[in-house]
Amino acid sequence: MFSKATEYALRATIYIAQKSSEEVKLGIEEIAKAIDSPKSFTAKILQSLTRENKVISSVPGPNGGFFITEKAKKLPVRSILRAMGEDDIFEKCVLGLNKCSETKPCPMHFQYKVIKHQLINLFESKSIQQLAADIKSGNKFLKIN
Amino acid sequence: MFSKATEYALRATIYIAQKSSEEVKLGIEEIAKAIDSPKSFTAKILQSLTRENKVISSVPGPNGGFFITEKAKKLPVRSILRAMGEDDIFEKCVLGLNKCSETKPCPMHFQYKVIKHQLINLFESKSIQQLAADIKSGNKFLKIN
DNA sequence: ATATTTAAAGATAGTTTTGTCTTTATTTAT
DNA sequence: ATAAATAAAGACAAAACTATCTTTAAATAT
Repeated sequence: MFSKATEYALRATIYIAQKSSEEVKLGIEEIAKAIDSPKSFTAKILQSLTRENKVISSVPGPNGGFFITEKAKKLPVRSILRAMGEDDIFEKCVLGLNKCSETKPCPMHFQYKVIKHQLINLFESKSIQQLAADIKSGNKFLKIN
Repeated sequence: MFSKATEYALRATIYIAQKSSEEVKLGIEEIAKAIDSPKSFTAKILQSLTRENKVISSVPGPNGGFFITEKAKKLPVRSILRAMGEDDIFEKCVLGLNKCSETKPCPMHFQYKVIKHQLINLFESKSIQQLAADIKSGNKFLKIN
């Protein structure tokens, strides 16, 4: 469904939301290990998430690292997809028509539309914080051995 | 959602189902124009669909081309995805965990599962023939200018 | 101030996906 | 039989995606 980069972005952000705070920041080494992702590649992705979109934050230097603000924790999971430029998955025609529309639909349009809206609703209604809480509770996982 | 190759496979197969028969075969030129896809790339894809899976059929030579049997028209759209090796989309964890399961789930697992089953059901219940009939009826499209 | 720690940035490389072009094989029509 | 038409196969290339490594910049602790 999503690219590797977006999968890592989702897992990393949820992990950061679960473990970090303004006081406790996480290094890229720890994050990559915790979510089982390639370290340098994940670093690149997290850097992009700290840019304009500001889903996560970072500071260099001793005791520095990545963290997420209380405000950002309340953002919907979809905001991660937006920051990764992969939000358009929910807009695209399932048969790849670039002008598929209500008046000129592909043969899957109306049936797929229903499911598409459920997907949008799922990623829009779940917050980063909620998923982080699921991990904290101990019965949901970001990495499985 | 799907790769370009699979999008072309879906559109091409539906077009072939709508226009061809054992008597009337379609050339790759016509098909690529009708679904607005790169000709040679589409040819490769159609060749793969004529292999073991036999979603579509072909014969070379004068008045040759691609066609689909009455039997194959009744296959679910999902069989095209299977033939393209992209059926696993419906199995994969949305966060990319390779061992995500009911007992060790990712934080999106149970909510995503519901939607995943609807997707499977959609592609399993719709037949190639049905989508071809939609195009024939004139209010659904495989290409929009 | 300086050294240390950490993320940021940049260069590079491998792999996959997408796409094109040329040659070959096969079928049919004559 | 031969020629023509068509798909099949193969070689190649461009772009995107995934990944690694090195250097630089920034922040902090001392």
